[in-house]
Amino acid sequence: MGHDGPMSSVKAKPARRGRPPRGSELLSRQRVLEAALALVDEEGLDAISMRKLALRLDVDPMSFYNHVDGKDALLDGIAEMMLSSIGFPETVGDSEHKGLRESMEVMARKFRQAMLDHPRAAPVVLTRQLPSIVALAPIEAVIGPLLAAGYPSDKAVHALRSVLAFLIGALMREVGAAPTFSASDSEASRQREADLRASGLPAVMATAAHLAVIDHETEFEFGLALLLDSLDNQLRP
Amino acid sequence: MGHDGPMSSVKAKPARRGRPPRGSELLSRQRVLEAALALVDEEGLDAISMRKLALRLDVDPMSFYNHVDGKDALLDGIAEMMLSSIGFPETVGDSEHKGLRESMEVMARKFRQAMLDHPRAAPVVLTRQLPSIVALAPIEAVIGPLLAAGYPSDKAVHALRSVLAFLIGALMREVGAAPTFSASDSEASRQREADLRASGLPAVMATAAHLAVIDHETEFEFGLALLLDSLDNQLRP
DNA sequence: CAGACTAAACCTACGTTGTAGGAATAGCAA
DNA sequence: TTGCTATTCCTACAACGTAGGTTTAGTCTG
Repeated sequence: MGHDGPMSSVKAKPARRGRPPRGSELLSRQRVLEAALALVDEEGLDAISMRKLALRLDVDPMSFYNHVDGKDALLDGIAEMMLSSIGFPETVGDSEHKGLRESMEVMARKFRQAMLDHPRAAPVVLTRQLPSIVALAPIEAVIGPLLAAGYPSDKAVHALRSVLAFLIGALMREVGAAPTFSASDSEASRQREADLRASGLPAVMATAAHLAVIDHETEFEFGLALLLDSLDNQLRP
Repeated sequence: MGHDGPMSSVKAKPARRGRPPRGSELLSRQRVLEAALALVDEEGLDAISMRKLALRLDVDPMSFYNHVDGKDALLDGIAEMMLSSIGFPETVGDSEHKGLRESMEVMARKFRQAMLDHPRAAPVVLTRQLPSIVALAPIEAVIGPLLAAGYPSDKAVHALRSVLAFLIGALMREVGAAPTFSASDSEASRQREADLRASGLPAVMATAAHLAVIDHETEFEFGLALLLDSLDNQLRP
């Protein structure tokens, strides 16, 4: 096998160049997106850069412009990936077995779980306006049950958007929150409670003990229940 | 006087240097933040940079590190500014005259209006986790009425956070949406409706006409009403 | 009123970033 | 063979945030 290898012991670039051999498949849209998501998971959204991604894949930074249109498109791709990982019910029939409430709860929880699987990447999904076809799956999964439950088209769309707004906001808060804030870190939350009590605002002081702690899961379920209660009630007025 | 000026006719830097004369007040935290907000309003969040801001203020990029801690702190400052521009009721007494519902509506609409006044800067407020004292004003404005209406502390905090989540999500969607999408642009929405009808998803197709258009104001009021209806109902079960 | 100190401006320079524009190399089509 | 195309790497650039230093004017202290 020639004489090229042995002395480059430390870090020399292999100087690989030109079209890769047959089935090597060094890069591909899939591989690039997966690596990017992994990088975001590990280092956070701010830390991601084309160059770091290149380093991780042992590839030139410019190489994945063959597979992705640029940094923004790469983020779009990540969002698409995460959304399509949710796995909504494909057949319409599914939603007829469960009631409106259960269908909505299932979809909301699946959505939440998908975001929590990649908390640092979640803002990409939650922030972006996605007109892509992928984004239609969750829409169908929500509107279907609403129509089946008897909602007229216009109200169903309003309801969809209200639930969507809640999901986006709740998850933005959850994934953005300092992990220390979430639970049981008694030192931090004790400090926070003290700050609240010193605020001088009466209602804040009265509820300081609860404001100082967040259990995201029960908050999520509480808000979701509020919305679903109203939706149920609207059906028989 | 002197001989420094006349030939630098085009773009020569004035080479102003050293501490500025007495009341010049070239820069100040206020001025910097206001200019930054104006810049964001005009060019968008992505386009903003310390250097462009410096250019606009005719100042060296490094100069406002005397007034602001860095780019991130500058964005924090913008968020703080926008929040404090809302003007929540200061006296507790106010909230006793109105009912729970009206108090919440007033606060929600004020919040929304503040975001719509600077749509391109709004994400800064909506995204950031703000432990600052400024952020307590809106919290007080919501929790006060809840307690007054008879909510126990824990439920009041849950309710607060549900409403907050909805506000954040709804406004993220609104300010992020393409302006063309919003209303009356019949060409774009007709195209969009056609796309939806071609999606193959039954519920999406059935509601395509409504999905193709958004009236953000009525969506906002609809979702808010859903939440408030539930909150009202919880008081007498 | 002199000397030291501080505040607020500017200047220089560094490392990083996204990506435009090519050059090289390997497979495929004619 | 002679091209053509796809995929990689290389070079280079303009723009970014900001660390570190310099300059000057006002302010404080003796």
